[in-house]
Amino acid sequence: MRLSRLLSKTLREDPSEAETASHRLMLRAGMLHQVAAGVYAYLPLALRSLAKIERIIREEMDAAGGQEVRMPALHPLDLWQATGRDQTAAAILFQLRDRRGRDLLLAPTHEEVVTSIVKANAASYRDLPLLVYQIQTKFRDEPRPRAGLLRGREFDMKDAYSFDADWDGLDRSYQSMVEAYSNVFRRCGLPTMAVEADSGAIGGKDSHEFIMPAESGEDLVLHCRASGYAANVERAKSIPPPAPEPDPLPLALTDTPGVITIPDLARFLGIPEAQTLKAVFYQADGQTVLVTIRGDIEVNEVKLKNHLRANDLRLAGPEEARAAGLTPGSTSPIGIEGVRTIADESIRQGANFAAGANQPDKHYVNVNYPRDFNVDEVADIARAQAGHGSPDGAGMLEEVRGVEVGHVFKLGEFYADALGASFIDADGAPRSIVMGCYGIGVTRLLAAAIEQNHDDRGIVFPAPIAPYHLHLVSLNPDQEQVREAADRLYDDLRADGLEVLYDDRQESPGVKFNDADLLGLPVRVVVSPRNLRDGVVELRARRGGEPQRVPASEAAALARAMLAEG
RNA sequence: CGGGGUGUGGCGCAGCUUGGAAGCGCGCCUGCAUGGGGUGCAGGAGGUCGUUGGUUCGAAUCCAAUCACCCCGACCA
Repeated sequence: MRLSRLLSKTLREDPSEAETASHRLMLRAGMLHQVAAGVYAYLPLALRSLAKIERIIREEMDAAGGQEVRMPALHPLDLWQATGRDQTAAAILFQLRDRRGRDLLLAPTHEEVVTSIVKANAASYRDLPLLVYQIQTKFRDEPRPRAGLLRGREFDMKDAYSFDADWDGLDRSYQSMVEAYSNVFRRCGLPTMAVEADSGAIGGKDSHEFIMPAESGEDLVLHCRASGYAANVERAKSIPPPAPEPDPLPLALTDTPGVITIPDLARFLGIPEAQTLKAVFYQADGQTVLVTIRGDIEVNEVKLKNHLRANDLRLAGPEEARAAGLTPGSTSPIGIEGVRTIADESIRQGANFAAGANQPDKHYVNVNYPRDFNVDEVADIARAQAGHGSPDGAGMLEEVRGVEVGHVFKLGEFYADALGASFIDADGAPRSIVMGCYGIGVTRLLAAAIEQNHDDRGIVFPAPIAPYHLHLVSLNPDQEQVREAADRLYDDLRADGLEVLYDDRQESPGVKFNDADLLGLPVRVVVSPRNLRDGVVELRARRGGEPQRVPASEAAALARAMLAEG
């Protein structure tokens, strides 16, 4: 492609609406055109990268036995009513109505449709297992689209669905997809980590996310180098540092004027925060819940929500707490009745804690569980954090930020049951199909790749997903011998099967070099009067390193060697 | 949904407080020079100032409503 003919132009200045690196660079490089909030046109350079990502995905899905289909984006609402997701997913559904008044939606995902397809085609255990996938546009009315392609309202996803006769089969399908995903990300040149993930309300038993480390990522992962344990913070277990364990002393009430926060309390009493207990109140589906946890640990609201099996969980306000008979600033479960009480497992260890006295300006000291109070339930509801021990005891946890580029789940029988997708087993009895689902955010992956691979000059594409292999630059193209040599090299490189973006514009060297750095193709090839005089062309890797000067006839071979290095 | 911010040529912005002929930089077009890291000089084209309504002799500027976009939070299979 000749740059002089390319649809898009580069921008010298950062667009004001973009803050995230990938968003900013994709706009500057002319890969994207924003049409509405979270809605983008993919311009030629972006589309070429996406096509390469999709190709790798297809090859790995096919290798894993997948069969590609294409399902509609437009769904009748009643299909979603069958699973109740018209309600549970209502917040993100784009809904519309046709001319006859029939309710439709733009699909955010395809479990219902794919299950109905399999229901119509798989009647016997002989038809299973099946792995069906598609690459298709999804629509989600996100509360807040952001960061360009990282969180859009219309985006491309590869979604795959496995259908097995039993849970052992699902385990095999799931494992096969985990391996396929690892292959996809490795082949794209994009290191990711598979981490344990929260599986959500209907998620079944196992779930993993594939996280690409990047500063701008929305996800937080707890990772142990020693054991390899890795989990999303929503799910991560941990061993907090132990609290002091002195001999138990008698419970005592003490004045703590003006002391409300845990840091204040610890300072006032001269004890570590790990020797305090804090109380947090939540509204769970309208019910007030009192949560007790060690003072130096935060509540993990996802764990709490799962434990409570609550649909809606939020912090209760001071008024709601008082209405339930609690004393904000000095609450504890000691002597509390009539409120559901949950405690984190951290209260089991340690002794002589300080805790609220349920009256203003007073706290208890030397609180010991279960001697001095009891709770309805004790569960793991702690937020793991850096510095905690790995749950396998192998070492310390670190926190890693990243972008979720893939997610796999064992769904189980939920959709099959809701939609009546059963099969006849070898004994002639009807059984529910056991299902898994597996997603890769294709457009998000492109953005994440740029988040992970850029410098202050621009994008640094991994070779496998770069829009073109080579960025051919001619300097002083108004000199006939330069133009002719560059044209010839352009033809020769392409004839050799290389993908070349040819900057044939009448621009100054600085402009051309800066654009080459911005676009970030893996190898830059320079044809200039100076090089011609020496009978060479110059190749340089975008990732860095010294330029290499070789005769034009050797350029293709050298380029291939450089591309192979990434 | 709560909080904050921004809408002025293709892009980035000033002008608005205190109403009185729409500006700057980049990009774009023409010409000349230049030619290894956003080159220089000269000339030129391009704007319903988001929209609607109001105040006023007069509105980019003041008032109201509304729409859009961005950021933080909530939310997020």
